[in-house]
Amino acid sequence: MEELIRDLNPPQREAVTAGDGPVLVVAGPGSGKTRVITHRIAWLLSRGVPPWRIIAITFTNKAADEMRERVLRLVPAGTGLWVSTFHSACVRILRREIEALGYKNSFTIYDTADRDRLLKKIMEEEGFSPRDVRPAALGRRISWFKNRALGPGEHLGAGNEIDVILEKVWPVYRERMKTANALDFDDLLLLTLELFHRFPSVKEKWSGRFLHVLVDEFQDTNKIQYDLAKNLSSAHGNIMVVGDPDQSIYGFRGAQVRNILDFEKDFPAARIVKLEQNYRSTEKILRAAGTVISNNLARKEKDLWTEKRGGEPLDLLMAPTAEEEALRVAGRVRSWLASGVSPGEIAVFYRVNARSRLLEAAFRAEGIDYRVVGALSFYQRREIKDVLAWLRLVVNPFDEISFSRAVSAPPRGVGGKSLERILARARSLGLSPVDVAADPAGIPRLTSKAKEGLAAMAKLLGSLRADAGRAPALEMVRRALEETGYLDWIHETADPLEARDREANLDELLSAAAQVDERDPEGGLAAFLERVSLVSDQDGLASKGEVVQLMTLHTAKGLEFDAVAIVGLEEGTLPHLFSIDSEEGVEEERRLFYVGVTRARKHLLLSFAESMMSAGEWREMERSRFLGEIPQDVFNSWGPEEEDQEEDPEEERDLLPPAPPGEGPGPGARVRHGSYGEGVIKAVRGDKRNKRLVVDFGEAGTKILLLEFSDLEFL
DNA sequence: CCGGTGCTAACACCT
DNA sequence: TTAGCACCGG
Repeated sequence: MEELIRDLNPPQREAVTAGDGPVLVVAGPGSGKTRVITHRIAWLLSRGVPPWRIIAITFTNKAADEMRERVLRLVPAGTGLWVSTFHSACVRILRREIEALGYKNSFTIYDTADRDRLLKKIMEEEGFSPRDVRPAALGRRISWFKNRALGPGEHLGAGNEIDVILEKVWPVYRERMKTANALDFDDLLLLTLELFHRFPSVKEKWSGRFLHVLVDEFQDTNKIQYDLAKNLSSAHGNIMVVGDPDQSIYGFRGAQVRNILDFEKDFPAARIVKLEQNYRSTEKILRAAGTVISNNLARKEKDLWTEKRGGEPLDLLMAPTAEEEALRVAGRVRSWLASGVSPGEIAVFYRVNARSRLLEAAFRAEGIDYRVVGALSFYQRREIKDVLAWLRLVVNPFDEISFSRAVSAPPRGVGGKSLERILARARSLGLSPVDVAADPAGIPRLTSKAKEGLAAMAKLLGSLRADAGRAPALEMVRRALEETGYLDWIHETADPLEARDREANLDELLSAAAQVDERDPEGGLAAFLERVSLVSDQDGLASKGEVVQLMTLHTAKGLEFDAVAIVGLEEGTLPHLFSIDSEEGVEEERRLFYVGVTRARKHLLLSFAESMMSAGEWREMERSRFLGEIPQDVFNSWGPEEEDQEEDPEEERDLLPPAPPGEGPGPGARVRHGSYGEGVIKAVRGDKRNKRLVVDFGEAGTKILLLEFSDLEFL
């Protein structure tokens, strides 16, 4: 027991060895908060608390896995611990309890894309055009309300077009989700909470089971999650929450820093421990972070300090365009590598996913191996979603969205119209779409090909279902691939290159299944689908060795690297345009920047571009206000001021299209294009770098070309 | 009904 | 640049 606390500083030790009752740990970046949680769990175990009576909530599955490992290293007898995200914990509870709420425990988890597909269908049925309001916008709005514990009818939809549509669509969405025996991400939390509220005995059962509740990243919990944590600890009040108000970056998901204040109110007896010594970053990095964050008015003062004096100066980089910025950053990464920083210890952060494309191109050009963490996930790919649809149907034949997908992957002569008739019939008979497909005779106006196809589909699903309980996940995925004819279909339709690409992805899916089998031999298909539904951006697939990592600032939360580059420090990017007009919004952006900066141990590079291409237009950018908030003496040079004057006119001229003589190529001028041949300019639109030419190329048609990239020869 | 083609609009952050 | 959609021919 002694060695558990030997290497801890006094406040860490206080938190780890705290007695029963509520504890709030306010932990600055790099102050050893993960250490505190793992040692706390180990401490509890060593004092005889059975592992299955401890639940620790983390932000991602990856963090959960790591935490479990670290605890087991300290106390090997820790099997049975619950370490998971809120979402995973809720799924585990719901699998056992959800029947009380009228769902079947074989429920499917819908991701955002599934949700939006269903919403689109409902909108069409209700006579709304998915063009006026995008289904995804509705979906986000529903999620927005749910994350704030508001239901249909409870929202204040005065005049807002989305909310008017929502009024009609949301109730139907609820019904349909229930019919499909499906839950969206928000439902996982909400229904668990509903369960606790409506069935006190269930709540007592679970809160009685867990003697200790620990919540990491508490500053990013929303009201629902806070209520869940409170409910889970209601029997004994042994709850420890760990967080840092300055790192709260999920306001858009309903996260409220207020939870930290409420915690002190809800638990007046709470012990409060502050961790202020930073073990991660150099003094320069820490000072930059500290002065930036001190510009937030809505915060509690906190003094982070470190014993690491000095450190390397921060690096500031300015580039005329975002492309150029990416290239220069890649170049800087190359010199980090050359100076001995290992690739896995280097990361590049950006505010918006779109920025990763430029970086990827630059890294490829530089020949540096990299990995994009998160972003358009593997599981969003078409072939993956198709196969998963089959597998989800095996477990839950009521899942309409998966049925709609599987029925035409591969196609079997059933299109939109027939599909609607099948689903309608299923709903009216209270059967699953798969049941209806098994007996296609009852469905009007089907071709014989469609009937055969449907019967075969139902038969195959039945046979897969018979094995689903006992076969390993790997075998189920392989059977789905082969017996549905999916693999063959890919090779018949797609061009060979694309087919190979897709098959490679499917191979990865097979390895993912094998991995689940290995971790959880009893779990089978159900465990696989669950894991797949709840992967987070940080989780990724099997990590591809030691390479440079690219990710958003949000994904960077909780990670640390020797060398960090943060790109896109422009007004409108960071802080983002959508946040710029409210003080609250800007403060959250500032925290996001703070999170990014504090990920770095030794080297920090900050960069921005003076212009970028977005939505097909060049936009001039200004450097982010946050840069101006950093004390100048932490930089190796505060160059941009002078550079602005010397370099700018030069660079600007290089980038602008050559000034045309006189009024330049105007309407009527003849031009030649590499592939379209000769043509005549019909009109000129836009100005400066956004100047576009409308050119009639005769047989090749009329094209609109951005002058800068048009490569035209003027005749 | 299926699948390819060409047009249009848009483009946070995440479980 | 791309994703998603309407449209059209087989």
